[in-house]
Amino acid sequence: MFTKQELIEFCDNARLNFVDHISIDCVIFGFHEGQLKVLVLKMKDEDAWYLPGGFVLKKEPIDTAANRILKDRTGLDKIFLQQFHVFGDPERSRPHNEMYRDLLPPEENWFSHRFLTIGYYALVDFVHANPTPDSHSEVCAWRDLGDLPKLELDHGHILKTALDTLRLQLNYQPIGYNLMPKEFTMPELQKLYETILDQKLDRRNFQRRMLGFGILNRLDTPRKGGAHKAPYLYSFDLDNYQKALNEGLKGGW
Amino acid sequence: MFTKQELIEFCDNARLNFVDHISIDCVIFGFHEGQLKVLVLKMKDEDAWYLPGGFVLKKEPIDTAANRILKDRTGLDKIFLQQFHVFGDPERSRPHNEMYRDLLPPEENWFSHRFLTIGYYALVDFVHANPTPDSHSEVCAWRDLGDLPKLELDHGHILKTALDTLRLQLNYQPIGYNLMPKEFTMPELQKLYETILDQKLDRRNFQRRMLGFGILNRLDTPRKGGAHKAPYLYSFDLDNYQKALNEGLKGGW
DNA sequence: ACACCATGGTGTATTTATAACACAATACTA
DNA sequence: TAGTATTGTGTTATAAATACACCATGGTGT
Repeated sequence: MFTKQELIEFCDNARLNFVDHISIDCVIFGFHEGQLKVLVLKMKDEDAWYLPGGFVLKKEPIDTAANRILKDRTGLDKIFLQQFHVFGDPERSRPHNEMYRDLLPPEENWFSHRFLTIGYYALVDFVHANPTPDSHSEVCAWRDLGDLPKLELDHGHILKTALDTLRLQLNYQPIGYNLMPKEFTMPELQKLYETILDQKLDRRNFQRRMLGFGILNRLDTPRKGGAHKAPYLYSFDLDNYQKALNEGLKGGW
Repeated sequence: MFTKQELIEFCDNARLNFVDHISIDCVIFGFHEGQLKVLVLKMKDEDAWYLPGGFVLKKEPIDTAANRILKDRTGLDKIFLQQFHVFGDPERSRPHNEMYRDLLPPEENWFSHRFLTIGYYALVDFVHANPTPDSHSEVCAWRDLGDLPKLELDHGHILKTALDTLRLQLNYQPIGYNLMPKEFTMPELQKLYETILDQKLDRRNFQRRMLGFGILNRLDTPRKGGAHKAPYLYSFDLDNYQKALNEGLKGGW
């Protein structure tokens, strides 16, 4: 919560630097120990959880703004990041709009403005991400998809829409490059797909299909150390991966 | 072009009623005589063509705003209309931003503001649409996709993105209900698909596949009058069509 | 009246993709 | 050294997509 003085400073700063009425919210997916994770923030002194978000600088392209937010929250750059929907219900942020209504008149009160938010989703490398709270938050943390806190505003809806979009994209886009470590085994990659789709897949058919896309390189050295048979390691063939991103994986008609 | 007085009135009105920094542009597709058409507007006294667009009222959901714009330009309501992308480059509307810079200071000049535009695309019934110019325009007309005027700003890019999206959607969504007349023949429907995809399709495979979706009803009376063999008429089965819209047509995995 | 032709309806092999299932190889454990 | 969980590599059955051939109809030109 802001004091009046803090609120005034925040609003002055926001009015000066940001495009009014527009915000960005990011659904940042990571993958670790067989679990799909999402980055969420907890407000200071409140039991209120949010998706990472922010505003667009006056001369900043929106994709750049989304990247900036992603980098601020994770330290990561040059990541798969994709706009997926604009949420523009006038009531979507009513609790925020009314939050400080007694402290400042609506004109000067950034919070009382209507905001449309552009939803972006990102797929990032869990291990290299360094979750960092923003100035309003005291916690920035990964949470399992199945163990999410209730999210404020329409952020639950935004998350669900992102997940639906991700599942759809899976059908005609390669994913995984940003979610997996550089080298990984086929079963590990399969686990990612199973987790995103929330569905078991057949080992052998998965492998055949995946290799059929031609975006994987099998490495010479199998993974050692673990119990059981040593699995082969794979890495993504970046050229073909990029090509598949642009051209799609199969497509009907 | 506005006179100074007109500009002031326009800006006062806009500031009062619309959400600043947000616009909507619609790519309205129609289909007639085997041609995919797009609705475009020509500015008064200028050889400048645009997509139909507008702004969002302060308390209006964005989908409602898009529908309002669609209705104003075509008279049609309850139409397939879908948000597909936000265009948020700060330079995207520079020519507009600079247009009236000598008449009004930037603060008061709506045109000098940066606008992000939300792209919507619609599929409408060509025959029942009644193209109607807005107050800045003198022409509102259908143009063949292959015979488009050069569009101002980034509207060419918006159109292309809409078309790409439409082609992609074709793979997992039924289309045609809003683009075809109530009753149509299979070859006519095929022509629609061929036009959108810009690609010949096999008659027999198209028919099998289409019927396989279970969204068509074959009517009892074949079309008469034309030369050659009388083709059957079909109509969409609205229940199944709606279901297919919600659930998708096939989907991988 | 008749062959002709453009168009529409229907059917059938061929190929390809998806799905279902079985067995051998490995590396640790007991 | 047998047991077990895991990985690798098939093979077969089914369904879908593709390619192609033939007949039917209603007009045209002679």
